[in-house]
Parts: sequence; structure tokens; C-alpha cells
Amino acid sequence: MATSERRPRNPQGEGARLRDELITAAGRLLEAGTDLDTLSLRGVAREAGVAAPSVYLHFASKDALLREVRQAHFESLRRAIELASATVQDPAAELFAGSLAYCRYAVEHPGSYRILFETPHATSRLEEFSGSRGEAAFRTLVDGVAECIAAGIARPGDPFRIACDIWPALHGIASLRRTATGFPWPPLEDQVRGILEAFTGIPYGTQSAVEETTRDRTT
Amino acid sequence: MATSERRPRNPQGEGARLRDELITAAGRLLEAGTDLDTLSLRGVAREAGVAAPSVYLHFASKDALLREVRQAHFESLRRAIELASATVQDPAAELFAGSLAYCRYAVEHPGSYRILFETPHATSRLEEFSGSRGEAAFRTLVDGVAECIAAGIARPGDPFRIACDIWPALHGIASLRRTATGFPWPPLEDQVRGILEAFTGIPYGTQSAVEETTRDRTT
DNA sequence: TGTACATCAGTGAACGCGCGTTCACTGATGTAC
DNA sequence: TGTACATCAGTGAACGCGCGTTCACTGATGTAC
Repeated sequence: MATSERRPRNPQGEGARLRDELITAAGRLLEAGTDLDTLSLRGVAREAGVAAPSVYLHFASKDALLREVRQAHFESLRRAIELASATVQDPAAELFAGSLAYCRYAVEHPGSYRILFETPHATSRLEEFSGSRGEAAFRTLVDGVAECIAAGIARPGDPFRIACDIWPALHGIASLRRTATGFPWPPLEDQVRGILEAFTGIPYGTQSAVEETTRDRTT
Repeated sequence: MATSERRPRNPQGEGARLRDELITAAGRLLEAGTDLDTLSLRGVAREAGVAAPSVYLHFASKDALLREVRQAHFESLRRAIELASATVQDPAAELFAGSLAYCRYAVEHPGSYRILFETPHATSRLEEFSGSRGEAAFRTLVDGVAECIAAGIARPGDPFRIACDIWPALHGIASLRRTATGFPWPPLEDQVRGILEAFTGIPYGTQSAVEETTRDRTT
């Protein structure tokens, strides 16, 4: 939102700072609701308080800028999850903390999340999944599930396959909260717990678990 | 893709035909990968083989055109689900058929699905969920779950709350298949069955169900 | 210490383009008398 | 049957705008001698 204020020139030798400022400015625009497809190079430059051609001092093209913006936001999501997971010890709590952090990030930074998982981009269309930044992130989910199985807290099963169900479910509840705004969604925490419980069998104490024990009650 | 061919003028009294042709043309562009945000009035006119101002004979503005396009695609998704559900009798099979049809539609018509559930639009931001077209569609899912519970096939529970989990999960697996293209996704049918089983308890005979019975096998 | 020069961060003007929208029109087809 | 007119479906040219990108430049700061 820091539009229209004259930005002082960087001291010599630190021109690279503008690079970060541009990525940050793009992030601000995304948070403010601008779509990745409608995000313009000129708009980013304006937001950074800089002339449009200055962008070319650090990025070869608009696409190159957006690519770096995406990368920065991916890193930011990764950090949010890591931070949340680090606060707890046992594997079940860690799985929940990480999952919730993922959804919270998506809900709280919709523009950011959108460019990560809701926008197809030329690069990722070509690049293979294996070895990608995304694979590394997914692997921590797989590992989390595996730990819970190894600890005997979760139902036995293929951790990879289970993670293949959890990720989309988390993505779904976060993503639809943005699109279906009028929908009476259950609290996010409850829903995350319910998803993890449904796919891993870990008893997080959701309502459905309670109902399972009192199965014969009539609706 | 019917670009650049001279479209014959409609006979008098049937000018309204162009209206449908424009909506269809927009649909073709969406299928071809054009984004809703990048879809231009001029592009649609071009695809329909008509001059740009002709659009204004039937739509007040670009937004009005896109609104109608969205509505048409919603109707098309609804029909696809209805058609699939009608082929089977018992409630569990119907739930599966409808769910699979939903995902298939999303996967096979990504551009269409995208404008329905992955693009925020001014109208739906304002309009309440209750009474909307979306609510009617969601209700059929709730009803499907309720029938399964009533028939004693599904675990007892709140059908609405269960549908709140199923919808995002289905959305997730369909949506991420488009974004995470390189990911080694399990077959769509298996995944849909797994989701329904996890949230309703209906034994669709997925692998995880098998594993559940042979719980003591080591990983 | 003074000065010429190089480097560096960034700018202003201009380009060609496609966009949404407006406007006055064209020319075929139907209708009234 | 002939003709004047109305209706209807659609067009071509033009508008002002913001876009991505290129280009030659400016002016402050550092460095060599």
C-alpha cells in the first residue's frame, strides 16, 4: 500500500536491495487481492515506488519476476509450517500443527496461496515433480504420517498413499473457504482434526469419533 | 477453435442465437486453457466469428457475458452429475457415481471447473450461499449421505457436516491434479472411493479397507 | 589535495499492442398500403 | 403486384487506456593518478 511515495535510491553497491523490495511489493499486491494473472510489472514497480524500467535491472522479464515471487512465497509457507511443527513434540500433535499451519496460511494469505497451488504456470507444467521444491514439502507430510504409524498411533498403511489423501483434503477446505464465501464452514481446527482422523485413524477427539462410539444412537 | 471463418448472419427473428454462440465460444476458449481473467470480450467475439461490438447486442458488458458463461457451466456440471447418478440404484453406488462424475468433470473440463470453484467473482462474494444455485447442488450431496445413513450403510452422523468434508476432499483431488501436474496421483476412482469410505464408513473396498482388516501386517 | 573518469542505481519518453466500449453506419428481410 | 418504410443483425472505425519492453539519459558516488 506504500504507493506514490518517492523511494530513496539505494547506496552504491546495494542496488540488489531493490530486488527484494520488488518481490515484497508484489506480495503486498497479492495480499491485497490482485490476481497473479492481473498482476502487472508496472503495478509492481508502482507499488515499490520505482519506475517501470527499473524492474529490468534485476529481472529479465515479467515472467522472471513472477517466478521469483512464487518461490519467495513457497519459502514463506514452508517456514510457517516448520515454525508451527517445532512447537510440539509427539508425532500426532506435530502432524496436526503442521496441517493446521498449512490451512491457516492458505486462509490468511489467499493471494500467496493462490499463486502456489491454484495457478498453473509454465514452469511447473514442464518440471517434473520429483526433485522439486514441492516434493520436499510433501515428503515432510509423508514422514509425519509414517512416524505416527511407526509409533502405533495411526492405522497401518502406506504413508505416501495416505498423504495423497490428506494434502488434497487440506487444500480443499482452505481453497473452498475462499471461493464459497457464503458457505457455513465448520471451524477450521475441527475440520483439520476430522480429516487427519479420517485418513490416519489417529483419535483427535472429533465429533465424528464420539459418534462412532455411540453408533446406535438414532439421527 | 473455429476462428477466422466468416459466420453467416442469423435469419431475422433469431438474433438471439448469437447469444448462445458467444457463450459456447467462451466455453471453447476456457477449455483450450484460457484463463477467466485473461478471457477477453474481443477474444470471445473473434472465436465466435463476429465483430467485437456485436457482443453488446446481447450482453450489457464483459462482466455480464462472463456471468452468463459461468451460469451455463454450472448447469453443465449439474447435468453431468445427474446423468451419472441416474445410472445406478442403491444409495451408496449413487453417492459414488455422483462424486466421481464431479471429479471427472473437474479433470476433463479444467477451464470450466476453474471458473466455478477456483475464481472469486464479485457476484458470489456478495450473494449469500443459502438460496443460491450452489446450495442446491450441495444439498444433493447432503441428501446422498443422509440416504446412506438412513439405509444403515454409512456410519451415523450429521449428513451436512460429513458433506462439508467430502466436498472439499473431492475438490482437492480434482483441483490439485491440475496444478501439481507432475505428481504421481493414484487413480481417480480409487481416490474417490477412499474419500467416501473415510468420511462415511461405507465399505467401498479400497486398499486401506483391506489393510484395516489385516492390521497386524508390518509395513 | 585535486581532478578526470568509471561505475552504479535508476529515470523519462517512446514503441506497438490488445483491450472494453461507443458511435454512426449497412444492408438484408419483413410489413403496410 | 409494387413500393415505401420499419425492423433487425451485425459492422468498421475510432476513443482512451494500461500494458511489457527498449532506449538513451542522468546524476550521485567511488577510484586512479
